[in-house]
This record gives sequence, C-alpha cells and structure tokens, in this order.
Amino acid sequence: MKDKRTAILEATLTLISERGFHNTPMSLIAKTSGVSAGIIYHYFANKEELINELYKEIKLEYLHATLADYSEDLPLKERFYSTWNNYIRYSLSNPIKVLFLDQFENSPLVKHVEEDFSEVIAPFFHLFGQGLEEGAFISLPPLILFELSFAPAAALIKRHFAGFVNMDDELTQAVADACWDAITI
Amino acid sequence: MKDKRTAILEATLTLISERGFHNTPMSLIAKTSGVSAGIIYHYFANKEELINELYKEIKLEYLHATLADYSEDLPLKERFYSTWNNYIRYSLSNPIKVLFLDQFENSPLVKHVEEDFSEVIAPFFHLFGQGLEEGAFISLPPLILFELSFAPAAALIKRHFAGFVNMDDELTQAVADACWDAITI
Amino acid sequence: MKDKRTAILEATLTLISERGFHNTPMSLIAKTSGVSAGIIYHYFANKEELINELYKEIKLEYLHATLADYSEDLPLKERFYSTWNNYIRYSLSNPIKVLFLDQFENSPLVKHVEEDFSEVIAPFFHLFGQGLEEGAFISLPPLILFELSFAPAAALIKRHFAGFVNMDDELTQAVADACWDAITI
Amino acid sequence: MKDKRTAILEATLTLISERGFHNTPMSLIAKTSGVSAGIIYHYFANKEELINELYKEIKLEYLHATLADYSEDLPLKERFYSTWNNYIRYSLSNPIKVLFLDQFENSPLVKHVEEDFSEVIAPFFHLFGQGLEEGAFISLPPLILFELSFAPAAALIKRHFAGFVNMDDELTQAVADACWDAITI
DNA sequence: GATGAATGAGTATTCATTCAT
DNA sequence: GATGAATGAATACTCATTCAT
Repeated sequence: MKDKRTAILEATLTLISERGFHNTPMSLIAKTSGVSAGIIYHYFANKEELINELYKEIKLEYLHATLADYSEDLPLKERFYSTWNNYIRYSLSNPIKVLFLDQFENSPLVKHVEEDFSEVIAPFFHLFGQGLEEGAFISLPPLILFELSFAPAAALIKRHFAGFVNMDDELTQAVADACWDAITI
Repeated sequence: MKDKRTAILEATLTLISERGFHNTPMSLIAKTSGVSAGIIYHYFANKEELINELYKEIKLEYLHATLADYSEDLPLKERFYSTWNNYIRYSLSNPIKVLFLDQFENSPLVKHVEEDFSEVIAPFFHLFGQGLEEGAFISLPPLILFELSFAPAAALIKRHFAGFVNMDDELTQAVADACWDAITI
Repeated sequence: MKDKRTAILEATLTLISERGFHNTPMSLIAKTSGVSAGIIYHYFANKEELINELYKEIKLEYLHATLADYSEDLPLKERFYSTWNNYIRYSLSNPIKVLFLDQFENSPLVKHVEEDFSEVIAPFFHLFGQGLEEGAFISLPPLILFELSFAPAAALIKRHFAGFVNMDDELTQAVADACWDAITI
Repeated sequence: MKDKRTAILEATLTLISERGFHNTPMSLIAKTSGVSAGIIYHYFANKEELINELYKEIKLEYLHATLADYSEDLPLKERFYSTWNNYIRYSLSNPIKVLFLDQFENSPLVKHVEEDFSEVIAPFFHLFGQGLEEGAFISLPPLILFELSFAPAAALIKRHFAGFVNMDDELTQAVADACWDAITI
C-alpha cells in the first residue's frame, strides 16, 4: 500500500522539521505514522535513504509549485514575477517543508543527493538565459542572476517565520520589484 | 589556562563543520583537542553550552570582521561597499566558520540568542536607516534592505564553496553593484 | 515473554542485595540475567523504575507470606502468633529479600509508596484494632502496637543474619511470647 | 587545623543524610565545607574512610548520649528508663544523624567497621546481665533483651520522622512501659 | 507484508583521585 | 598545608537495524 509509505514520509517530515534529524529516532517515526518499526525497512533501505527520499519529493514539489505557471509564451517580466510570487506563496503555506529543506541543505554529512533536478530547474535557466540574450538582464551568469533574485526571497521567508517581518502582499510586491531591478539593466 | 578552552573550541568548530553536530561525540572533541573528556565539563556545562559558546564567538568575530571598517564619516556608498566586500572576504577565508554558522542557524531546537548581537549589528541598521533618511534607498524596512543586499552574498558564498561559481574580485564587484542597485532608487 | 522480565528482576534483586543500589550497574544486571542491556529499557523505563518495581513485588510477597494464614475466625492470640511466626519464617528463608528491603527502606531519595500497600496491610490493623476493642491490648495506637510486636522480630532477623543470634524455633517462640506480653494488658 | 576536618565531617553528614552515599560526590563535600577537593585527602585516605570515620564518631556520640546517665548505683528500673528516654531524646533532636546511621547500617558493601564499640556498649550488657542475675528479666540472652526493649524505640523514631506518629512525652512513657513489661517477668 | 522484541555499539556525563603549583 | 585543574574509567540510557513469528 502506498498509504503506509506516505504515512512514514509525512511523519518523518513533521518530526524532523520540529526536532531535527538526529533527534528523530526511527521508533518515533514508526509510532507517529502508526506503523511498526520493522516495516519502515521494507519501504526504505535505511534512515538515510528515507530522508533522502523525503528530500527529493519535497524539493521536486517545491520546484514544481514555484514553476507551475512558467510558460515561454508569457512576457519575460511576467514570467519572473509569477515565479517569484509562487516561490513566496508556496513557502508561506508550507513552513514545515521549508524548515526541512533548510535543515537538510545546510547539514554536512548528508551526502547531497545530487539527484538530477536539472530538468526541473531548466525553466529558471531558460528565463535568465533569455533575459541575457535579449539584453534585458545585467551581464552575469544565470546562477548569479538567480541568487540575486531569489536569495532575498528565501532569506525573508525565514525572517517571516521568525516573526521579524510580515510578508504580506504589499511587501512581497515591493521586494519582487527590487529584485527585478537588481538584475535588469 | 585559556589555552585548553581555546583548543576545545577550535576542535569543536572543525569537527562540527565537517561532521555535523550530532556526529561529533564529546570523546572525539577531547581527542582532537588533546585534552581529557572530563575537562571539557570544567570549561563548559555541557555539549549544548559548548556549541552555543562557539556560536557566539564565531558570530561576533564574523560581525566584527564585516563591520571592521564601518565609519559614520565615510560616504554612504563607500560604507556599503566596504561592508559588503568585507563580508565576502571574511567568508571566503573562513569556510569552516561559514559552514558552522549555516548549520547552526538552520537547525531546529537551537534557540537563537539574536538579542545578544543587537549592539554589534547596530551599524547595519544605522547604514540602512541613514540611507532611508537621505532618500537614497527605496522605502522599505532596514531588515528588508539588509536581506536584499546581503542574502545574495551569503547564497553565492555557498555556491562558491560548492564549486558552482568562482567569487573572484571581478564577480564580487559586479554582484555588489547589483545589490546596491537593488536598494537604491 | 514474562520470562525475560522476571530474569531481570531476579538478577537485580541478587545483585543489589549483595552490592548495593549504586554499585550495581545496568550492564551487570543485563549480563547476569542473560539479556542485552537495551532490552531492560523495554520492560522498565529506567533504573529507578526497575528498582521500585522490584521493591513493590517483594514487599507484597513478604506481606502476603506474613499474613497468609490470617483469618478473622481464629482467636486473637492464634492470629498474632501465626503472623509473627510467618514473618520470622519468611525472613529466615529469604535473606536476600530482607537485605534488599532494608536497604531500600533506609535509603534517602527513594520516595516510599506506602499507600499502595494499605489494602494488604489492613489485617495488621484489624488485628490490633480488634484487640483494642476487646480490651486485650494496652491502649496505644495500632501502629505502636505493631512496632512493639514486630520491630524486635525485624531487629533479631538482622542479628541472626549477622551471626550474633540463632533464631531457632525455641528462641522464636520465647521472643514471640515476650512481644505478646508487651502489648497485652 | 581541626576546624577543617570538622567542617568536612559535618558537610558529609548533612549531604549524605539528605542525598545518600553515592549521590554525594567529594566535590560537593568540598564545596559545602568550604575547602578544596584535594585537602580532603589530607585528612582522610579516601571517601570510604571519610564515611567510616564519620560513622564511628556519630555512633560513639549516640551511644554516649544514650548511656550518659548510666550509673550502677541507680536502681535497675531507673537505669532502664533513663537509658530508654535518652535514646529517644537524642534521636528526636538529631534526625540527620539517625538517618545517616540507618542508611549506613543497612547498606551492604560498607564493610562494617567492626570498630570496637564493645567497651562503650558494656553498660547495656551490664544492665541486662544484672537484671537476669536478679531474676527480674525473662530468661533470654542480653542481646535479645536489648532488641526487645530498643528495637521498638528505633522503629518508632523512624515512624515519627515519617510523620506517622508523634513521639511526645506521654507516648514515649507508655511505650517505655510496654518495653519494660516485655522483658520483665 | 507486518510486527515489535531484541541487540549492542555508541554517547553524554560524572566523579574519585592525583599532582603540579 | 592548600588549591583546583586534570584525568579517564565507569555508567545510564539511546537507537538504527534485524529477525523470528
């Protein structure tokens, strides 16, 4: 049953984002997801794989949500804003997943699942590449343009969750504008 | 002797940044710093306090290094650039400390003691506050301006360590320019 | 299996009565009872609970053994003597349990859960209460009568184990007589 | 200075009676008595000897206090009552020492300092021996007579400290009478 | 597929004792 | 005499993983 696998992943997500990797024993995952300790090892080779699997699924979901409206038919600016807004919106409504991703991506050891997200993130590079070709963006590598526009978004989401700012629509719009300004000529 | 305390902190820093919080047993810290396991508890109440202490020291060092040249006598723009460049330079020459800070600040449970730093980070707020007063910066709260200018720097440092970009002087300068553009009118 | 739990309790009893509470590491309990160290925590929350559990079981067994023949139908004096003799007999044949109980009840920290036994010790109070009603016993609270009759028994059991007296049937009888004299008018 | 030795012994007594042997580290004894950890080993060979020494001193003090008024010139009965009352009085005013003695004498391991108390306790045997010779006491060994008369006292002191009885003068007198009855013909 | 009892290596922390100063 | 930093063996407890049922 897919049900059990999903229950395990969901329990793992919640527990890890609240308690951290190493403070989340398999036994607690079992208890929280309502399955036996042994059966986890039927679905996942070990704890590491369980967490990597969870990471992949969440990372993909998050990328898909962010790029959901991406269409090469839309004007460059519109594409940028929809992507940027989706990123903020998804993050705001999925605090637990954001916490998990942050924790995962900043931990050493976790051998970074160099899972091929390249296909999924292609639209980002398409967006920045096209902007560069059209001479709309400042002349810097796409990855730099990406961080110039999205790093502030990610940072402010953390500040929002920490209670230091309130990312309402107005503020979101203003920051998006500033990011757009940062990368356009 | 302060020597022993320092040796413990240094060993802890290296080990944790390489192996992570929970994969760094006290016994290994003892062995690496050349002291007995017991003496660590003479200098620190427990593992948590040892790590919090380490965090505070590194965070302060990093803030001081970044704001080393800050002077209210300098022109606004010059202050921004020197701070920005210091941030990059310090980060590039202290990869281990950056890893440690990232890991620490993204782990759950750890209750961040941000208040302790309010005095040290005051220049940041002075910088953005003054820019706002002078009408040089876009009208957004200082914390937002801070993230617009520094979040890309932090993100690109990670990319640099991961081998995806090379933050040489030229690139650093170009990104600093873009960040300045992002927050100025 | 109850088997394992029992083996743990038995090993704990023997070890503690011989070596004392704090000189009996969990690892030794595990080895002696032929189980792994971890499994003890499957049956008992921690060392303290293991020992409290052991105390409760032994205390109950000892009370039941002492009061085994108690019957409201028997004459007062007969009830007293059978109880008194049972107490001596049980103690003599269970030196290890006596040592454990003495040690436990004289250690600080351990919060005694006397309430749990109120139902089991009721016959004692019934015995002394009835004797008082009938005017057979001196006019003192039942608890005082209890100690007047049983404290010498307990003390002499210790002396017996220490080799200073030999509680044979004759002596037992003589002391029982003296205790009976102490509380009767 | 005797001062320091005394301070160590007093701290040890208080701490052990409140926390137990094994929950009383040498470092805490040092801190409580206001001396350094090292100096304790100048006065006592090790922890065991410190505790044994403490036991001896308290035991002697308690025996002397109990037998303070003993005089072969007094009538038998008067000697018995004064001893019995002294025992109760001393115990009531020295709860900490009573706790310590009980704990010590009921712990295994503690190799019972077979310190020669025989000289000090001689009056007890003199008392019971003379009573036997005079035909006043029931024909049982002195040690048995001792326990018949003093074991209830000791047991009731514990009950008193536990809050179950109140050993006021009246009750003390009544119990003493009962003990006297127990051993007299 | 599913359970959960069982394992045992691993971990943070304590503490009696020593010894350079 | 006196200090208290230093040692390191010892200990309670945890937890990923296995496996008989």
